[in-house]
Amino acid sequence: MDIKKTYSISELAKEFDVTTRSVRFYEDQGLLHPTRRGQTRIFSSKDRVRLKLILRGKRMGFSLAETKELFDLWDETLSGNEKQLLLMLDTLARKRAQLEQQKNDIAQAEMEMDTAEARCREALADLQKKKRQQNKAQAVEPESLEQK
Amino acid sequence: MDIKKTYSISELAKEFDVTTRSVRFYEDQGLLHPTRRGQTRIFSSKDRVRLKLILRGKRMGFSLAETKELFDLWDETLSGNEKQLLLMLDTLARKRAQLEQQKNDIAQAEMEMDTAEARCREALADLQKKKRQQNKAQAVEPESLEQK
DNA sequence: AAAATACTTTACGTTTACGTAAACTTTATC
DNA sequence: GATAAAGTTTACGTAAACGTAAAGTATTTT
Repeated sequence: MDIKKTYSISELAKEFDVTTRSVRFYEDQGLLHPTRRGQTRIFSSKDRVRLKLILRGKRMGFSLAETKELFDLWDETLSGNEKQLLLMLDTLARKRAQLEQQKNDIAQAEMEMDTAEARCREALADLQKKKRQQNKAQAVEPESLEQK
Repeated sequence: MDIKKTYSISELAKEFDVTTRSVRFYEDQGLLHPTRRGQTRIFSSKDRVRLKLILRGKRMGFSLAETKELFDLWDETLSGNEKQLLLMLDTLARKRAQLEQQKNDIAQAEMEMDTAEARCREALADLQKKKRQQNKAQAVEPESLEQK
Protein backbone atom coordinates (compact mmCIF):
# COMPACT_ATOMS: atom_id res chain seq x y z
CA MET A 1 0.00 0.00 0.00
CA ASP A 2 0.85 3.64 -0.44
CA ILE A 3 1.70 6.02 2.36
CA LYS A 4 -2.00 5.70 3.19
CA LYS A 5 -2.06 8.87 5.24
CA THR A 6 -4.37 11.81 4.89
CA TYR A 7 -3.38 15.45 4.71
CA SER A 8 -4.72 18.80 5.78
CA ILE A 9 -4.77 21.66 3.35
CA SER A 10 -1.90 23.44 5.05
CA GLU A 11 0.22 20.31 5.16
CA LEU A 12 -0.04 20.00 1.41
CA ALA A 13 0.41 23.71 0.89
CA LYS A 14 3.57 23.73 2.95
CA GLU A 15 5.03 20.59 1.42
CA PHE A 16 4.63 21.84 -2.14
CA ASP A 17 5.13 25.51 -1.40
CA VAL A 18 1.82 26.78 -2.70
CA THR A 19 -0.89 28.78 -0.97
CA THR A 20 -4.00 27.19 0.46
CA ARG A 21 -5.85 29.43 -1.92
CA SER A 22 -4.30 27.59 -4.83
CA VAL A 23 -5.19 24.21 -3.40
CA ARG A 24 -8.80 25.26 -2.93
CA PHE A 25 -8.80 26.64 -6.42
CA TYR A 26 -7.58 23.34 -7.82
CA GLU A 27 -10.41 21.59 -6.02
CA ASP A 28 -12.85 24.14 -7.36
CA GLN A 29 -11.66 23.41 -10.87
CA GLY A 30 -12.19 19.70 -10.31
CA LEU A 31 -8.53 18.68 -10.14
CA LEU A 32 -8.60 17.55 -6.53
CA HIS A 33 -11.35 15.74 -4.67
CA PRO A 34 -10.83 15.94 -0.91
CA THR A 35 -13.44 14.44 1.40
CA ARG A 36 -14.79 16.40 4.34
CA ARG A 37 -14.84 15.97 8.08
CA GLY A 38 -17.41 18.55 9.03
CA GLN A 39 -16.51 21.29 6.62
CA THR A 40 -12.78 20.70 6.78
CA ARG A 41 -11.07 19.22 3.75
CA ILE A 42 -9.24 15.93 4.07
CA PHE A 43 -6.85 15.09 1.26
CA SER A 44 -5.88 11.54 0.35
CA SER A 45 -2.49 10.43 -0.87
CA LYS A 46 -4.04 10.26 -4.33
CA ASP A 47 -4.79 13.95 -4.02
CA ARG A 48 -1.21 14.48 -2.98
CA VAL A 49 0.07 12.74 -6.07
CA ARG A 50 -2.26 14.74 -8.23
CA LEU A 51 -1.12 17.99 -6.70
CA LYS A 52 2.42 17.01 -7.52
CA LEU A 53 1.37 16.30 -11.09
CA ILE A 54 -0.47 19.61 -11.33
CA LEU A 55 2.62 21.52 -10.31
CA ARG A 56 4.89 19.59 -12.60
CA GLY A 57 2.42 20.24 -15.38
CA LYS A 58 2.61 23.93 -14.68
CA ARG A 59 6.39 23.91 -14.83
CA MET A 60 6.08 22.21 -18.19
CA GLY A 61 3.72 24.91 -19.40
CA PHE A 62 0.45 22.96 -19.10
CA SER A 63 -2.71 24.79 -18.16
CA LEU A 64 -4.90 23.52 -15.36
CA ALA A 65 -7.54 22.68 -17.94
CA GLU A 66 -5.10 20.45 -19.85
CA THR A 67 -4.07 18.68 -16.68
CA LYS A 68 -7.67 18.20 -15.66
CA GLU A 69 -8.42 16.69 -19.05
CA LEU A 70 -5.67 14.15 -18.50
CA PHE A 71 -6.90 13.34 -15.01
CA ASP A 72 -10.47 12.85 -16.18
CA LEU A 73 -9.36 10.83 -19.15
CA TRP A 74 -7.28 8.58 -16.96
CA ASP A 75 -10.13 8.06 -14.53
CA GLU A 76 -12.40 7.04 -17.37
CA THR A 77 -9.68 4.86 -18.78
CA LEU A 78 -9.67 2.88 -15.57
CA SER A 79 -13.26 1.89 -16.27
CA GLY A 80 -11.76 -0.43 -18.88
CA ASN A 81 -14.02 0.63 -21.74
CA GLU A 82 -12.29 -0.09 -25.05
CA LYS A 83 -13.14 3.23 -26.63
CA GLN A 84 -11.68 5.07 -23.65
CA LEU A 85 -8.55 2.96 -23.76
CA LEU A 86 -7.95 3.81 -27.39
CA LEU A 87 -8.64 7.47 -26.74
CA MET A 88 -6.12 7.41 -23.92
CA LEU A 89 -3.46 5.83 -26.12
CA ASP A 90 -4.08 8.46 -28.74
CA THR A 91 -3.82 11.25 -26.19
CA LEU A 92 -0.63 9.81 -24.82
CA ALA A 93 0.85 9.80 -28.30
CA ARG A 94 -0.03 13.45 -28.81
CA LYS A 95 1.45 14.40 -25.47
CA ARG A 96 4.61 12.56 -26.37
CA ALA A 97 4.90 14.63 -29.52
CA GLN A 98 4.48 17.74 -27.42
CA LEU A 99 7.27 16.63 -25.12
CA GLU A 100 9.50 15.98 -28.12
CA GLN A 101 8.92 19.53 -29.27
CA GLN A 102 9.81 20.81 -25.83
CA LYS A 103 12.98 18.77 -25.77
CA ASN A 104 13.97 20.26 -29.10
CA ASP A 105 13.21 23.74 -27.83
CA ILE A 106 15.30 23.15 -24.76
CA ALA A 107 18.20 21.76 -26.75
CA GLN A 108 18.11 24.79 -29.05
CA ALA A 109 17.95 27.14 -26.10
CA GLU A 110 20.91 25.43 -24.50
CA MET A 111 22.99 25.78 -27.62
CA GLU A 112 22.20 29.44 -27.90
CA MET A 113 23.01 29.94 -24.26
CA ASP A 114 26.35 28.28 -24.90
CA THR A 115 27.27 30.79 -27.56
CA ALA A 116 25.90 33.66 -25.50
CA GLU A 117 28.01 32.60 -22.56
CA ALA A 118 31.07 32.24 -24.75
CA ARG A 119 30.66 35.77 -26.03
CA CYS A 120 30.28 37.06 -22.50
CA ARG A 121 33.48 35.37 -21.37
CA GLU A 122 35.31 36.66 -24.40
CA ALA A 123 34.16 40.21 -23.73
CA LEU A 124 35.18 39.84 -20.11
CA ALA A 125 38.61 38.59 -21.10
CA ASP A 126 39.03 41.66 -23.30
CA LEU A 127 38.13 43.89 -20.39
CA GLN A 128 40.67 42.16 -18.16
CA LYS A 129 43.37 42.73 -20.76
CA LYS A 130 42.53 46.41 -20.91
CA LYS A 131 42.70 46.59 -17.15
CA ARG A 132 46.12 45.02 -17.04
CA GLN A 133 47.38 47.53 -19.55
CA GLN A 134 45.98 50.36 -17.47
CA ASN A 135 47.67 48.97 -14.38
CA LYS A 136 50.96 48.89 -16.22
CA ALA A 137 50.48 52.51 -17.22
CA GLN A 138 49.63 53.45 -13.62
CA ALA A 139 52.65 51.60 -12.33
CA VAL A 140 54.83 53.94 -14.38
CA GLU A 141 52.93 57.07 -13.60
CA PRO A 142 54.17 57.58 -10.02
CA GLU A 143 57.73 57.80 -11.26
CA SER A 144 56.82 60.32 -13.88
CA LEU A 145 55.12 62.34 -11.15
CA GLU A 146 58.14 62.26 -8.91
CA GLN A 147 60.35 63.33 -11.75
CA LYS A 148 58.14 66.33 -12.31
CA MET B 1 25.28 38.97 -43.48
CA ASP B 2 21.91 37.74 -42.43
CA ILE B 3 18.92 37.38 -44.71
CA LYS B 4 18.91 41.19 -44.62
CA LYS B 5 15.32 41.48 -45.73
CA THR B 6 12.53 43.34 -44.01
CA TYR B 7 9.09 42.02 -43.22
CA SER B 8 5.55 43.27 -43.02
CA ILE B 9 3.44 42.42 -40.03
CA SER B 10 1.34 39.93 -41.95
CA GLU B 11 4.39 38.20 -43.41
CA LEU B 12 5.66 37.52 -39.94
CA ALA B 13 2.23 36.59 -38.65
CA LYS B 14 1.75 34.09 -41.44
CA GLU B 15 5.22 32.60 -41.17
CA PHE B 16 4.93 31.93 -37.46
CA ASP B 17 1.21 31.30 -37.40
CA VAL B 18 0.27 34.02 -34.96
CA THR B 19 -2.19 36.89 -35.31
CA THR B 20 -1.13 40.39 -36.19
CA ARG B 21 -2.71 41.36 -32.91
CA SER B 22 -0.13 39.29 -31.09
CA VAL B 23 2.74 40.84 -33.01
CA ARG B 24 1.52 44.33 -32.20
CA PHE B 25 1.10 43.29 -28.61
CA TYR B 26 4.68 42.08 -28.47
CA GLU B 27 5.81 45.42 -29.80
CA ASP B 28 3.65 47.19 -27.28
CA GLN B 29 5.31 45.23 -24.52
CA GLY B 30 8.73 46.22 -25.79
CA LEU B 31 9.75 42.84 -27.20
CA LEU B 32 9.90 43.94 -30.83
CA HIS B 33 11.09 47.24 -32.24
CA PRO B 34 9.94 47.69 -35.83
CA THR B 35 10.71 50.93 -37.64
CA ARG B 36 8.01 52.81 -39.53
CA ARG B 37 7.45 53.86 -43.08
CA GLY B 38 4.70 56.38 -42.59
CA GLN B 39 2.70 54.63 -39.93
CA THR B 40 3.28 51.14 -41.26
CA ARG B 41 5.54 48.83 -39.29
CA ILE B 42 8.66 47.44 -40.90
CA PHE B 43 10.27 44.50 -39.15
CA SER B 44 13.96 43.69 -39.42
CA SER B 45 15.43 40.20 -39.49
CA LYS B 46 16.47 40.84 -35.92
CA ASP B 47 12.80 41.29 -35.07
CA ARG B 48 12.10 38.06 -36.90
CA VAL B 49 14.63 36.20 -34.80
CA ARG B 50 13.21 37.69 -31.65
CA LEU B 51 9.71 36.67 -32.58
CA LYS B 52 10.97 33.14 -33.04
CA LEU B 53 12.58 33.31 -29.60
CA ILE B 54 9.40 34.70 -28.06
CA LEU B 55 7.36 31.80 -29.38
CA ARG B 56 9.89 29.22 -28.34
CA GLY B 57 9.93 30.81 -24.92
CA LYS B 58 6.19 30.46 -24.73
CA ARG B 59 6.34 26.80 -25.63
CA MET B 60 8.86 26.40 -22.84
CA GLY B 61 6.52 28.09 -20.40
CA PHE B 62 8.24 31.49 -20.26
CA SER B 63 6.16 34.61 -19.83
CA LEU B 64 6.58 37.55 -22.15
CA ALA B 65 8.01 39.51 -19.22
CA GLU B 66 10.72 36.90 -18.67
CA THR B 67 11.60 36.90 -22.33
CA LYS B 68 11.70 40.67 -22.41
CA GLU B 69 14.03 40.67 -19.44
CA LEU B 70 16.40 38.41 -21.32
CA PHE B 71 16.22 40.56 -24.44
CA ASP B 72 16.90 43.74 -22.49
CA LEU B 73 19.66 42.12 -20.54
CA TRP B 74 21.31 40.90 -23.70
CA ASP B 75 21.09 44.32 -25.31
CA GLU B 76 22.75 45.89 -22.30
CA THR B 77 25.29 43.13 -22.26
CA LEU B 78 26.36 44.11 -25.74
CA SER B 79 27.37 47.50 -24.35
CA GLY B 80 30.37 45.67 -22.91
CA ASN B 81 29.99 46.98 -19.38
CA GLU B 82 31.61 44.54 -16.96
CA LYS B 83 28.80 44.62 -14.43
CA GLN B 84 26.30 43.78 -17.15
CA LEU B 85 28.45 40.96 -18.41
CA LEU B 86 28.62 39.37 -15.00
CA LEU B 87 24.90 39.83 -14.51
CA MET B 88 24.30 38.13 -17.82
CA LEU B 89 26.47 35.18 -16.91
CA ASP B 90 24.60 34.83 -13.65
CA THR B 91 21.26 34.97 -15.39
CA LEU B 92 22.37 32.37 -17.88
CA ALA B 93 23.35 30.08 -15.05
CA ARG B 94 19.95 30.43 -13.44
CA LYS B 95 18.19 29.77 -16.72
CA ARG B 96 20.28 26.67 -17.19
CA ALA B 97 19.13 25.41 -13.80
CA GLN B 98 15.57 26.05 -14.89
CA LEU B 99 16.09 24.05 -18.06
CA GLU B 100 17.56 21.21 -16.03
CA GLN B 101 14.43 21.17 -13.91
CA GLN B 102 12.32 21.04 -17.04
CA LYS B 103 14.34 18.20 -18.45
CA ASN B 104 13.82 16.26 -15.24
CA ASP B 105 10.12 16.99 -15.34
CA ILE B 106 9.91 15.80 -18.91
CA ALA B 107 11.86 12.63 -18.18
CA GLN B 108 9.57 11.87 -15.25
CA ALA B 109 6.50 12.53 -17.35
CA GLU B 110 7.79 10.24 -20.07
CA MET B 111 8.36 7.42 -17.63
CA GLU B 112 4.88 7.77 -16.23
CA MET B 113 3.45 7.84 -19.69
CA ASP B 114 5.31 4.65 -20.43
CA THR B 115 3.67 2.82 -17.56
CA ALA B 116 0.29 4.37 -18.36
CA GLU B 117 0.57 3.18 -21.93
CA ALA B 118 1.60 -0.28 -20.82
CA ARG B 119 -1.45 -0.55 -18.60
CA CYS B 120 -3.66 0.57 -21.43
CA ARG B 121 -2.26 -2.06 -23.78
CA GLU B 122 -2.61 -4.72 -21.14
CA ALA B 123 -6.23 -3.80 -20.54
CA LEU B 124 -6.84 -3.84 -24.28
CA ALA B 125 -5.25 -7.27 -24.61
CA ASP B 126 -7.58 -8.55 -21.89
CA LEU B 127 -10.55 -7.19 -23.77
CA GLN B 128 -9.41 -8.90 -26.97
CA LYS B 129 -9.14 -12.20 -25.17
CA LYS B 130 -12.66 -11.86 -23.85
CA LYS B 131 -13.87 -11.09 -27.35
CA ARG B 132 -12.21 -14.21 -28.78
CA GLN B 133 -13.87 -16.32 -26.13
CA GLN B 134 -17.22 -14.81 -27.00
CA ASN B 135 -16.65 -15.56 -30.66
CA LYS B 136 -15.86 -19.18 -29.86
CA ALA B 137 -19.08 -19.47 -27.90
CA GLN B 138 -21.05 -18.01 -30.80
CA ALA B 139 -19.42 -20.38 -33.27
CA VAL B 140 -20.79 -23.35 -31.35
CA GLU B 141 -24.22 -21.96 -30.77
CA PRO B 142 -25.68 -22.59 -34.28
CA GLU B 143 -25.00 -26.34 -34.04
CA SER B 144 -26.61 -26.61 -30.66
CA LEU B 145 -29.64 -24.84 -32.09
CA GLU B 146 -29.90 -27.30 -35.01
CA GLN B 147 -29.58 -30.24 -32.70
CA LYS B 148 -32.50 -28.97 -30.68
C1' DA C 1 -13.20 57.12 -59.12
C1' DA C 2 -14.83 53.07 -56.68
C1' DA C 3 -13.80 49.03 -54.45
C1' DA C 4 -10.86 45.92 -52.42
C1' DT C 5 -6.79 45.08 -49.57
C1' DA C 6 -3.66 45.86 -46.00
C1' DC C 7 -2.53 48.50 -42.43
C1' DT C 8 -3.39 51.53 -38.41
C1' DT C 9 -5.11 53.24 -33.46
C1' DT C 10 -8.33 53.08 -29.68
C1' DA C 11 -10.61 50.63 -26.50
C1' DC C 12 -13.44 47.49 -24.23
C1' DG C 13 -14.01 42.25 -23.39
C1' DT C 14 -12.28 37.58 -21.98
C1' DT C 15 -9.87 33.67 -19.89
C1' DT C 16 -6.57 31.85 -16.59
C1' DA C 17 -4.80 31.48 -12.13
C1' DC C 18 -4.78 32.95 -8.48
C1' DG C 19 -4.39 37.41 -4.47
C1' DT C 20 -6.68 39.58 -0.95
C1' DA C 21 -10.05 41.03 2.28
C1' DA C 22 -14.22 40.16 5.16
C1' DA C 23 -16.89 37.66 8.04
C1' DC C 24 -17.66 33.32 10.15
C1' DT C 25 -17.09 28.34 12.43
C1' DT C 26 -14.39 24.81 14.69
C1' DT C 27 -10.70 23.12 17.29
C1' DA C 28 -6.74 23.60 20.28
C1' DT C 29 -4.42 26.23 24.07
C1' DC C 30 -3.83 29.07 28.03
C1' DG D 1 -14.14 30.89 29.28
C1' DA D 2 -11.35 33.77 26.51
C1' DT D 3 -8.21 33.79 22.94
C1' DA D 4 -5.54 32.24 19.44
C1' DA D 5 -4.89 29.10 15.41
C1' DA D 6 -6.51 26.88 11.50
C1' DG D 7 -10.10 26.19 8.72
C1' DT D 8 -14.22 27.78 5.91
C1' DT D 9 -17.26 30.53 2.26
C1' DT D 10 -18.19 34.57 -0.48
C1' DA D 11 -16.75 37.81 -3.38
C1' DC D 12 -14.35 41.41 -5.53
C1' DG D 13 -9.58 42.53 -7.59
C1' DT D 14 -5.63 41.70 -10.71
C1' DA D 15 -1.93 40.58 -14.20
C1' DA D 16 -1.06 38.26 -18.48
C1' DA D 17 -2.01 37.56 -23.18
C1' DC D 18 -4.39 38.25 -26.23
C1' DG D 19 -9.68 38.54 -28.92
C1' DT D 20 -12.72 41.43 -31.04
C1' DA D 21 -15.05 45.17 -32.84
C1' DA D 22 -15.04 50.13 -34.56
C1' DA D 23 -13.45 53.55 -37.28
C1' DG D 24 -10.05 55.54 -39.86
C1' DT D 25 -5.84 55.83 -43.44
C1' DA D 26 -3.03 54.35 -47.40
C1' DT D 27 -2.24 51.78 -51.45
C1' DT D 28 -3.28 48.93 -55.12
C1' DT D 29 -6.41 47.03 -58.46
C1' DT D 30 -10.23 47.24 -61.63
